[in-house]
Amino acid sequence: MAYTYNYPHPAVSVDIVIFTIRDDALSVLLVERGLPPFQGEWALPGGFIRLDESLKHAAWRELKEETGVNAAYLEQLYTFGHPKRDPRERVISVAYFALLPSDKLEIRAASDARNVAWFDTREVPQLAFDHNKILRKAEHRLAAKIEYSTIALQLMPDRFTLPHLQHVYELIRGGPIDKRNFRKRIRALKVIEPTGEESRSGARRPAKLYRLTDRNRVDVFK
Amino acid sequence: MAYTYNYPHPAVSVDIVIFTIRDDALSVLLVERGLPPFQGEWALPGGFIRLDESLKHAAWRELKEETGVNAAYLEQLYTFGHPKRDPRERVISVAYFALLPSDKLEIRAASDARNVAWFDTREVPQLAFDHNKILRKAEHRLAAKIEYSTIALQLMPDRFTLPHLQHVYELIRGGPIDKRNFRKRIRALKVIEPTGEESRSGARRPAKLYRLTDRNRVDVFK
DNA sequence: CCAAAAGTGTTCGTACTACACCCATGC
DNA sequence: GCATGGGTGTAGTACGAACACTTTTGG
Repeated sequence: MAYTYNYPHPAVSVDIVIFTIRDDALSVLLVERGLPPFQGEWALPGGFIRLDESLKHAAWRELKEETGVNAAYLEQLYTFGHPKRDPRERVISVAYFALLPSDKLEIRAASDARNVAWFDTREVPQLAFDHNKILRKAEHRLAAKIEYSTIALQLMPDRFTLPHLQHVYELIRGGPIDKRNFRKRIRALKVIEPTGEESRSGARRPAKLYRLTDRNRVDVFK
Repeated sequence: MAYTYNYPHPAVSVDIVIFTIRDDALSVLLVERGLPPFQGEWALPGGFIRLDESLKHAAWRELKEETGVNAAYLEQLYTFGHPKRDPRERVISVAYFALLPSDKLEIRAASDARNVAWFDTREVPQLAFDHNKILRKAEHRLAAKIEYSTIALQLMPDRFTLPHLQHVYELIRGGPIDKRNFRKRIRALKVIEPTGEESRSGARRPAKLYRLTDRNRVDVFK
């Protein structure tokens, strides 16, 4: 089947940077390409949009295809359109970034034969297309937004401890945070509440467990 | 001439929200549509991308076509892709926003027979497509960014006074600012310098003139 | 009782807010 | 000399940064 237009059209794809916290590292989901171009190289999950779906819908679809997850934080990142970014034809990529809670990610990738894997963001190899550039932009956006929003809480499992949350902040910011200042700041946000339970793990004092007061709420301040 | 693809492609356009300060108002450049759809209605300047140019290049091209200007602040705003936003076919619009210094805008629109006009942002009529939505997003971006960057200086002419600059800030924020606090803050940015001249205009004390230390520099803080 | 991590307050400096009067000009 | 807008400093407050010890647990 062929589609014909009076003037040239680019292809439009959606690529997603899916972050989660895994094994003590901020991680991103990558897929190994099974076909040229860049066959055998790792790339961000993505695909071409359908003409009857919104961009966000396309992003959700890709997210679900790769992870099985249908609840996550999702926001448009940037649109990449360098004429030569895809060697086949002109492809404009609308990039999204998603945050997945770390307890929702075992469900991943019954999809197909391709390799799908989480990579520590500090150990990402060279990627297909301009995907390293997209990933860099997503990391910057995340690092910036963690400073003036409650976005980082979208990476947390249903119940978590404050030391765990602090660790997530430290991973994203790339540096240590003072414990007392951190706890003061988080408490002032009034977006988490104690569950009354404790996390008992090994030879040390148990930490109190918290949950989000509203799982889907993301506040932006300033 | 026809262009044929194996799977359907959307059209991709670039629309620009061009802001300037004019007649005591934050203003946006609009063009009257000469052809359907939305014939006779006002719209943001824009057009379809060429397959051999980058998105930013397309934005520059549109900017120059409408204003004759080739130096301005230009940044990607957001990509709008609702399937029904254009009644003709699927059109995905990559929106940019631009800031034009108020002394560079007499050069505008020798372009063609269409009407082109600056509108006070508070008096914008109903626009074609989803352009009111795009405009709203651009206004929000500008209002947000003025708080944590030196972006507003991109709207200033080569030489300007501090009361003038304050007025621009007040227009964008939509509220009054304390004069002494404002001046203190601007001075702390260290991005303007006195020219030594004065602006002599009418029956009052002349104001000192300033210029940007670096016309093209935009700082983002925090 | 020891190791290891959880938990908890106060002080200091900085940045933002509020606020009122004199100055230079044209008419 | 008066009307109009230009120009200047200080005091109070709120927010983020630095910083050390006690508590609880398992082994």
